[in-house]
Amino acid sequence: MKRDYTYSDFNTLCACQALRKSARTVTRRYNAALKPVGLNIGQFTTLASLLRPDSVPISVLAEQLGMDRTTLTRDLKPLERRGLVVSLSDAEDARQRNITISDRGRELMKRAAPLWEIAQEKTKKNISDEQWTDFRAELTKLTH
Amino acid sequence: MKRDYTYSDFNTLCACQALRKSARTVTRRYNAALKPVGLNIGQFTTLASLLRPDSVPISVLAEQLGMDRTTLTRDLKPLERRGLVVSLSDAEDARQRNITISDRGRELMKRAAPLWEIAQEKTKKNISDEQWTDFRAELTKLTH
DNA sequence: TGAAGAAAAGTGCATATACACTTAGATGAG
DNA sequence: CTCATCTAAGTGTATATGCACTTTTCTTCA
Repeated sequence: MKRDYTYSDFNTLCACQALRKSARTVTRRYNAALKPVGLNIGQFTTLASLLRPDSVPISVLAEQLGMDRTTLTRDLKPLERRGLVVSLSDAEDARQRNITISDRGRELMKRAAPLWEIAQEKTKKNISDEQWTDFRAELTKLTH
Repeated sequence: MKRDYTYSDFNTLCACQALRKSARTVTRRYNAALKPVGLNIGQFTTLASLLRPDSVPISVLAEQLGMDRTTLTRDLKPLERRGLVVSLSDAEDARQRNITISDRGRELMKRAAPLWEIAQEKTKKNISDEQWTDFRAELTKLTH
């Protein structure tokens, strides 16, 4: 490599690029941590959001996860294939598909949780609870 | 919809999920803004980082953009196809591929910049410069 | 100088992301 | 009751993401 390519940084300027870059970096860390259970952080998050008493329609889940409904539909495929979630048509409205985490999914989450915790601690170790709260507030402002 | 599905929020707890969710939301906004020029924010960012005097090897560019090299290799494909960037083997090291933005790419960026600015302003409108600086600092801490 | 090792980049594979459009089912106005 | 409309979800298409592995080229050292 012949010279130093450091270039005046659009990374710092563009809010979107800053967020995306950080998200990618942090995602790699969580994915690596979760590797032993064969989950990535997206799948872990989806399963985590299903740890609730009732089943949830796809649209509602997508809304809560802040992703496009059609993305979630496809993200559910690998989880269904592995029997970690179950989807059933709603008895009263045949258009609606309700998603539930399976027993197998719950079991896997028990093994996954401590792995997640390691990545989470590594991520938040340089930041105080107060800073984290502030950070979350700014994040909300940026997305609204 | 039969009840209120608000569920105690892993979204708030998991740093990775918080980042990813925000990144997705903000990405959709920038993508919508850039639609008239047929770029998405990832492509816009790549082109922006090429607005420099010299060409750049793929690895260096990937490092600067904070993405996997193999991801960048593939992200360059649509840009090359449209003639917005050019890649040439390095004269001194045949392994190396140097990327340059084309004149056409520069032209397109001139049209894209004001569109980017709209999304950027919308994103940062609720946040002060000082808050943004703080936010950037926290972001760095989270990724390190 | 020739072979071992390093380094740059590409490929195979699996998954993620979302817009535009389609399909199937529910619902409400006349 | 029926048809127009709405709504929940799936599909087509294109791009993004990155790990594991491969290929090509360069470098180093014995």
